[in-house]
Amino acid sequence: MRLNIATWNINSVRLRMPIVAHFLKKHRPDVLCLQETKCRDGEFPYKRLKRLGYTHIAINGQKGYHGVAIASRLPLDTIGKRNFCDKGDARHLSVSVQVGGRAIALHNFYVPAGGDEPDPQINPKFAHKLAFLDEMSQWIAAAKIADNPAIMVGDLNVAPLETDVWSHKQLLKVVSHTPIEVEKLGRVLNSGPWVDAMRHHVPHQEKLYTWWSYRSPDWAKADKGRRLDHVWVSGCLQPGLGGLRVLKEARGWERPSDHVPVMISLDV
DNA sequence: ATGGTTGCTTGGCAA
Repeated sequence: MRLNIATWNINSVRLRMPIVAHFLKKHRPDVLCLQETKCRDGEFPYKRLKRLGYTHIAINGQKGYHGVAIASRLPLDTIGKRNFCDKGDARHLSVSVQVGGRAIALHNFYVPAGGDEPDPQINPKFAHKLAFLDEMSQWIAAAKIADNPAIMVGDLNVAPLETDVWSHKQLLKVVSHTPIEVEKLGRVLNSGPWVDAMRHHVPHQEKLYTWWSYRSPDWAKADKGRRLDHVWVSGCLQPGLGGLRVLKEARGWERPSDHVPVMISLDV
């Protein structure tokens, strides 16, 4: 059985429901993980998603900020919503997906962006980001999450490789690509036998982006992107890794998110 | 060095 999973930072799910529907009709992933839904659970567009065939829905919403959700054509059971850093932010949601008589854990994350100043002493948002990444690695290791069939996706807000940004040198002091963040994300990757599924398909020498700023008048021409969105699978799922698609064209859709969908397929 | 855009809301903050 082949499982297709998509992850997309949607930057307001209500505003962007037309392009979410377009994406689902065209690509039909089995499961769609969303970040930055920016609405309360009661305001989430359940009905539209159910009509599109995504009848199994799990949400961790919040008014105006953050918010993660998982919409699926396959049965889901919610596992949890971890309250990272005791902040009460809706930044994590985990479910168990029933596929081919097997249960696979799926974790959906929205890591704090971290503000502009890459100094935790003077920027509390950056300190929060670093603490969040530390808690991720400690918790994932302690709970041995990657020792069982597991997938983690989301906007991790860190571009770890030199080829994950348009200019390694020019972004060394820009939040998302600073050495401390890259090191801490590396520790999360080492919190278990994880495989970076996107880089499993695309050589490290090759540029790969999932986000282009709104502040660029011609994002496609400038192409100053970053790979902020990630898909990792536990080692036991690696043999099943199939295709990868980063839907760059979605950045050019009407009223786009600044992130594009990332899709992977997996034989389970 | 700075400003550039967008969303949630209607005054700034967050990204």
